[in-house]
Amino acid sequence: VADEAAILERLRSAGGRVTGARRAVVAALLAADDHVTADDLAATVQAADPEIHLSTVYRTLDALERLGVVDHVHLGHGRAVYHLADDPHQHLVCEECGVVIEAPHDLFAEVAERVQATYRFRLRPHHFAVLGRCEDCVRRAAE
Amino acid sequence: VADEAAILERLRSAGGRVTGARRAVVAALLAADDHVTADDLAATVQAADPEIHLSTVYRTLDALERLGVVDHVHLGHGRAVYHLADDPHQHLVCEECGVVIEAPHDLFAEVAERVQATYRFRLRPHHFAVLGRCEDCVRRAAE
DNA sequence: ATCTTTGCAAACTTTTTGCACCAAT
DNA sequence: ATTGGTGCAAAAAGTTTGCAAAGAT
Repeated sequence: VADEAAILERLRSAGGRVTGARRAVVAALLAADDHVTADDLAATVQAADPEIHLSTVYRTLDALERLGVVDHVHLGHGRAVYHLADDPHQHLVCEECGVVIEAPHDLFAEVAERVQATYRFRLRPHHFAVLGRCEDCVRRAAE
Repeated sequence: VADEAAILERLRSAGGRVTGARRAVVAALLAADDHVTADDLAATVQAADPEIHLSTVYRTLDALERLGVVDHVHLGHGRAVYHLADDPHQHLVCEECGVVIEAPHDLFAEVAERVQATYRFRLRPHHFAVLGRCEDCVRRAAE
């Protein structure tokens, strides 16, 4: 799904309209590395067209999310980041410095099974980042 | 630490003052079962004294947290819950219906070790709840 | 022509903060 | 007398929404 034309077509065939704003958001999303906030995307699209409003970015992301094209993950207090849905992965976020480490999506497969068996609860750890401390911050705190 | 007088004494010996508002918040905290929001606590204390302001509840919880008496956990979008620090545990929260399941604090010990070895990242999963779906909601979705 | 999307401003939710007044030690 | 706490109202931060105008099909 990592192709602008295909994504736009998908919007269209779901009864949606393909507008300049949506084109710009999709392009920005494909160009960006992972972990972009709605604000980041707005800044990118506004560099070309300052008329495009932040709320339009949110609404476009919302539409793309309903189509299964993107996912969003909450990294901690407040800020959420968006990424293409075709590459599921985990996010480890340092509570101290905010650095984001990507890990394979099956990192929690083992615990997930255990939790399923014990608590009859299906873990879906990808929608919220897993918090902790990176090595640097652990070391800094130890001094 | 699960004793009102002891907690108040701890506030005092840290140079703090013991006020009516603080007494009320501590009492409400001890009386409540787990998973109370600041709002819940405010409602409880305001039943006795409507003058006590929500911001005072927040500031009191903040003071207690700095003393290590309480912890707060983010259950999902926005809402945080407070509980006494002497009983650390994990929270499994259903994204669908919001139900909260408590699990032992060492539930993630195994993954934590693996993550530490592989990513040099120290997991601290207790400050944010782990999200997923409870059995009922999984079943309901499957229909 | 129709139905969707847009810009804007305003609402929203939860928590924090500046300030002048008040109270515990 | 100090220092710290309080009520209030207002500010945050991030996201959503109501509306009338503009646009895609």
